[in-house]
Amino acid sequence: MPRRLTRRFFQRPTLSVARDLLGARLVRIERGGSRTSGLIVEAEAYIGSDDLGCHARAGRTARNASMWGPAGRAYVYFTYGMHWCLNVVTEDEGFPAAVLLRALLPVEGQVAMRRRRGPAGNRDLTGGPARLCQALGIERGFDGQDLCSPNATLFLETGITIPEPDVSKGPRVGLNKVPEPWRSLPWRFLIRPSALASLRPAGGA
DNA sequence: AGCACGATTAACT
DNA sequence: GTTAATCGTGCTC
Repeated sequence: MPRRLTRRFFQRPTLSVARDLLGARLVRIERGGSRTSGLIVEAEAYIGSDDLGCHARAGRTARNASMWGPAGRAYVYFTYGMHWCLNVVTEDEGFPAAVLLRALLPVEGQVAMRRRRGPAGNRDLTGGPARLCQALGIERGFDGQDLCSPNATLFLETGITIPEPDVSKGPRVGLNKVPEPWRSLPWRFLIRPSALASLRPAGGA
């Protein structure tokens, strides 16, 4: 039986949270109660204002304020004039850190995902931080929401356990203008493609 | 008030 | 491989 991930899960070192989120399930419950969900297969850690790849590098602003909040909240930001991306806030309140969810394996609600993704969804439904947000209908209203609240409509559940050999790590994506060492730190976590290929989600579609 | 840019994506050569 | 799309945000004037 799946369990909700608790605030205690998120209030830990961000690298541990990012790694442990692999295989967990992101769930959105819509009005009417239908579920849309997917297993997390890729995530990245952004840790503190010293991390020059992190939005918190320039200090607290209206946009990134959620990163300073308590663990287990959503940090949803808008970028490139059209895309939304979802993070889960980590560590202690007052320290800006979060995990960016970069890709899901669809499990439930694929019809709703396709409807929201449109024609391009046939190529890739939930692979990419903005694609997964579009598929689940996540945008500005979710910023700051508590994902650990009992009545949350967006939350995380236990899914499958990914053994260490099936976890691959590498530099975070899209930080081309970020100086070293932050640009190359291995703070991106993914389920190895070979392991992913054998995953047929047991959770029903 | 104006401006450069972005933790991206889709479409194209 | 390249590049346009598109606009909120944070910074400068």
